[in-house]
Amino acid sequence: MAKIVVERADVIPVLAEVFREYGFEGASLSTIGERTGLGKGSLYHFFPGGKEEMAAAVLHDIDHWFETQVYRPLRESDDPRSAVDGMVRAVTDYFQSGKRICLVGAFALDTVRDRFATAVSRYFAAWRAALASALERAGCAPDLARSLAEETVIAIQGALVLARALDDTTVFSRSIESTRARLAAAMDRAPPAR
Amino acid sequence: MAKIVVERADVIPVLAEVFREYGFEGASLSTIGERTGLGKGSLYHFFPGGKEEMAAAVLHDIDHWFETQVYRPLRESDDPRSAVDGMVRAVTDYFQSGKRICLVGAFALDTVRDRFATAVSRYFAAWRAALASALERAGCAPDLARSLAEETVIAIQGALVLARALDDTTVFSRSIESTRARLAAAMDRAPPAR
DNA sequence: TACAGACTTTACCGATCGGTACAGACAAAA
DNA sequence: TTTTGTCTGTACCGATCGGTAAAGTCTGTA
Repeated sequence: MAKIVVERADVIPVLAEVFREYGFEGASLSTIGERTGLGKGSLYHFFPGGKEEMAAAVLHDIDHWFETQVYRPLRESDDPRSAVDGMVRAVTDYFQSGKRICLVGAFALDTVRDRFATAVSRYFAAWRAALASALERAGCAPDLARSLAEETVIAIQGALVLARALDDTTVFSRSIESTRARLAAAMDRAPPAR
Repeated sequence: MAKIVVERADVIPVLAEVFREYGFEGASLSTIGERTGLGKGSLYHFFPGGKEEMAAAVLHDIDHWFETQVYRPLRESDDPRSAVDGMVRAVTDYFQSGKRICLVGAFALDTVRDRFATAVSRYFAAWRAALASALERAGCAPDLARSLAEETVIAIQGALVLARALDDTTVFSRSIESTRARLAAAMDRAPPAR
């Protein structure tokens, strides 16, 4: 096994940024080559399936990040209230208060949704389910927990769209804060014990 | 003046659908040609500026539709409460309960946002302002009206993303209904007279 | 009937697309 | 030193991209 200077894993975050900037179709192999510093030979060595495999790897990477940093804490934390707070912090940080796009959301509105339908669907379904789980464990009724979770994910995605459309990060900040307050209030209203 | 069988105006809705389906970059001239039934020559006769002019025309058309069907009633109706209801109905119908994408929102998440920045920004800013105006005339305090309006636009855009990601129109229906209820409740709570 | 202008058809352009093939560079193992 | 397998640079492929040019068709007007 040769010592590898640039690993496949190192390339994925760069690919993610390129896809975020240009979209799937818009991210040409030459652009990808420039940004990663890798020629076509190397790229096809790491990703024999071409762009499709690159995008799949990026989606898997994103899914993994959210799973460990957001979903799992929401589902398993002993303190669901602080897990919700943690989600708000993680998401604000991840999306850089709206400067950064949600690649999965962008894919959902694009033609490529069909090609990556399961990954896209899985991402949002897992998010919604994990948040609902935390809210329920914090004392919310199951129905309320479900609808609050769905509306929260909707608000985050919508805020990303609007923040970018208006080129105004304060839109995202306001939205995430009012969402946070709304979740906190719902948990305050809920029976304290589990 | 020659009798025109196919007018420029007839082409624009078709262009809108093509852009919605394939995105700006993804909508090739050959696809556009097939769907409109027009050859390149005709397309460039109607839109000398090429794809860019086509997209601009589509955006202008969308803007005009929302201006007359949504924004103006919200701003000028004598009965702001029913104007808000009208908006909910118009939007649900326009987006076909989430089956149809918001082209402007999709553009906002795409590279083309830079090219059509003013049109994209204008669309959302006008929507937010018109809704805030209606809410304020319905008795809401200016600050509340503004934040409610912003959160409503965010919810609609987010619901479109999520509905398409999960391929589930009930997501949109639930979201628009809870948004409608929220707006109605806020106006109920407000002082009745203007 | 003849002309004019609106519209279409067709051929073509250079550029770039995603992808392939393959020879060579390089380092670890023998 | 030789071998082996990983990684890379480069040349190349056919297809398609957006866009241009110009000849040809149609139609209303005079």
